[in-house]
Amino acid sequence: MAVSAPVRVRIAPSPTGFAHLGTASTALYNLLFARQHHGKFVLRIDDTDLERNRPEYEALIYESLSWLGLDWDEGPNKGGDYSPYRQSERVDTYREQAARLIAEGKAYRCYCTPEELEAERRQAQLEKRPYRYSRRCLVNPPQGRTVFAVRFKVPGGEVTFTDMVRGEMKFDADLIGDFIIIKSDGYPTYQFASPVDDALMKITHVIRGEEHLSNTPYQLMLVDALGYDRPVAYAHMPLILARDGAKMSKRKHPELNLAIYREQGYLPEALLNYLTLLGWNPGTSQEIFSFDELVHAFSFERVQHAGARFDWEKLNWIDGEYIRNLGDDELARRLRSFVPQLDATTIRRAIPPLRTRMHKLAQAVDYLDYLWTDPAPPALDAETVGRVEAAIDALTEAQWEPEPIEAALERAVERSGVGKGKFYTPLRDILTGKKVSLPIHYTLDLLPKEVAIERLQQAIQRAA
RNA sequence: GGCCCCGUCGUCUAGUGGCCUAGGACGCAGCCCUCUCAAGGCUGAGAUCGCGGGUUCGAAUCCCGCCGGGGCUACCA
Repeated sequence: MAVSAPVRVRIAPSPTGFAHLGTASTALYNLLFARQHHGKFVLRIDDTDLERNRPEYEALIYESLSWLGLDWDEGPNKGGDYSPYRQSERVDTYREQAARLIAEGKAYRCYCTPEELEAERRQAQLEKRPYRYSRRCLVNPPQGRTVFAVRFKVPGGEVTFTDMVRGEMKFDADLIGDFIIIKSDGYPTYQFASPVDDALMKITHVIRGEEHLSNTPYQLMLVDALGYDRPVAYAHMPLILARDGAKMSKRKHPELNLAIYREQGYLPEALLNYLTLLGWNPGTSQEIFSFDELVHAFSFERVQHAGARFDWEKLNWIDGEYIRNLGDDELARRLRSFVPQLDATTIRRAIPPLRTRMHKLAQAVDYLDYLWTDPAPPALDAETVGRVEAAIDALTEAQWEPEPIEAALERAVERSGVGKGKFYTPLRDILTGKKVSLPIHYTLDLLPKEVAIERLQQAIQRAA
């Protein structure tokens, strides 16, 4: 029996903007597959676009993936047997490979200017014929020019490959024109660098977004021309669409930016859970999965073929489920950075009533900010003043814990002759300045006793 | 324009010829619980399976055409 090569997968994000959702999603599927097969997950930085690359964007990629717990085994900042992992540091390799192709007559220098190419394209459009590069520089290159790009001489024919989600794929390469593999600035195009690195880094399975499906024949022809082994298989994952079904854009769709999930207090494991469900389903009714469960359950056969729309509501529900399932200490720990004004004990005491009321951690602020800001005292009528006084009396005697506070308040409510609603609403208003709060006894308990009573008394004085 | 992928409740989806009077989840509505808001429990509305033709005793499921959406077609990745 043939021993198959160890599984090696990779993601290759470009540091040309904030880290985005698609990168997280692709990384997740790659990691799942790698763990499933006890393989390696490689992070390669695709920084061949000199114009748009920024080191800070690269840092953002590391940060976001780390936050999500999508850890890579090899990468620019981690090293590995196939270093370097930054394409900008591998340009010599690409140039050598391109030179080899030229020497073998499989690629050629192209001296056409962008304007000339644009003219060719327009002409083709005018004649309503599909555009393919004219091969002018192959047949009859212009003389006396020095600036050139390198074009791959597309052999044409039929290109077939296996896609783990879509099955056997077939493309007609006669429709593909000679494309550029080395830009005139000496840097490789994505179409070239990607398959070269995949081959050199011994990547066995290429798992990426569906936008790359049509790119696959380009890259396969290159792999063949270079004499490398093809990857065992590809998997093209459905795209994550915006709510309106369109492709997400940076301007219109904040959910594209991974940073906002951290800022708003979504749990990374919940986001991953949601992302997995977006385009895949286990075939059972299970919806909440630990990462290990995902590793066991995931399969490309059950991946959806159509793009899926991003839905905040479902994410919120899943995140709420995760929050509700967190232990007290763990929730308190994660809450800390969202309510830096509060000490650990207060946060800990707020957990029981707070837990079921959040679908993301940042919402803790809405419930707790009355603890560090004094609300404006509301206007009270005479009747209400009487009830607030009764509340103060009851509270002064009470032991400062939620249960005794509740009991004392309930006795006062009974004596007042009105319902809890009528009795508690003004208290809530005075204490928090809001219509919505944690249950009144918790609202009181979280405040130091003197402060709580002080706020109530001041409200009465203000009314007098 | 050409090539490729896709099309089931608002959304994510189950479904591979009869078990489908199309199931689940989120969301939505109502009720219960209840000091507010959640959480939780119960109930409900919601898809003639993009459209039109076939094939078949029988189609969401197979075939053809059309329409719609998306991707690629860059010296972006």
